Amino acid sequence: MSPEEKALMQALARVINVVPRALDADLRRDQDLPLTEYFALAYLAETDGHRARMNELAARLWMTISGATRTVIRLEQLGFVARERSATDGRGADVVLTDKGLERLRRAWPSHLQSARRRVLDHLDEDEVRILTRALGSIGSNVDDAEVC
Amino acid sequence: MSPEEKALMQALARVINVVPRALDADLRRDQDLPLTEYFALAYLAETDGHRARMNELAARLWMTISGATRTVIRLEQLGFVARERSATDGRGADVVLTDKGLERLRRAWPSHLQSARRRVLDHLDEDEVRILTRALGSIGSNVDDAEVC
DNA sequence: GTCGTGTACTTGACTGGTCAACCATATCAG
DNA sequence: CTGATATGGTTGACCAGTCAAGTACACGAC
Repeated sequence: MSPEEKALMQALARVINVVPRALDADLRRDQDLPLTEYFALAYLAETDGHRARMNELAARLWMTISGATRTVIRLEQLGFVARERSATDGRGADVVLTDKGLERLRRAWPSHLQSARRRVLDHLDEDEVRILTRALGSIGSNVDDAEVC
Repeated sequence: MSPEEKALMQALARVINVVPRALDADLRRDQDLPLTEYFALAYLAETDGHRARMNELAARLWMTISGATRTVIRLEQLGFVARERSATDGRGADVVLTDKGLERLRRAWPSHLQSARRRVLDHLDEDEVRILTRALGSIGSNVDDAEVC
């Protein structure tokens, strides 16, 4: 492995370790909300009817279905989501964002946005954003799907 | 947040979730060695005298000292490292790579190298490596140190 | 010297996830 | 229709880490 490649792997390792912790720590400190739960709420808020199946949610969170179950249980206990039996498939469950959950997300959103700027986006110019997106996208895509999840 | 920025954050999130799992899964499958333990051995192999203090090792693994303690205990049970009381500071412990540990690392190394190529480096050309290294480096550096660790 | 404070590490309790076994329902072959 | 198999989700057992309290030693003030 060339020195350049080694430097890249180290920089990548640092980002992989440091960025998610920083984003999570920011959000917990400012909003008392773990990043995983924030992402779950954020995903539901984007969907039609503010509702999703467990497997979609799990995929979106890069988690196993059982991990998603645990997360949803926590959110349910907080009153931020409700679970309903799927109307179209009796085995499945729909997770539905409650008003309280939406409210919670609205309150947390500016804080996460600021955190993302400070921790990531502010360090990059426009060209870098473009190139990084492409490069990270191609790394991410050739790894994913059935092999990892 | 602009669409470009949002796309970047998503690409980054994917890489952050997917790359370390893929590298870990590869190494466990091929070598039956968790990535964390591999990194610990690899770091020790680079040091003078194949020896480091717990706090150095913890920092290198982006872990708390207590996390490092657990890792070292596992490696010790496998016979890959030994712990000695530090000669210069009676509170501290030196972690020393054993011959068996070095051997284990040598056997695992080609496998990890191949995995890193396949999962990351192969997807990037020379320019991208350069730009990514710089960009990830600046993201990583402005986040680190005392605030997260 | 010894006392107080600081530092290096370990340990018990906990957290947030995984994996594998399981239950309930769906779907398909006959 | 019925039985066999596949799928969606939950659950118990576990795992790899964190955090906070504790232990042992170091070091500076006196």
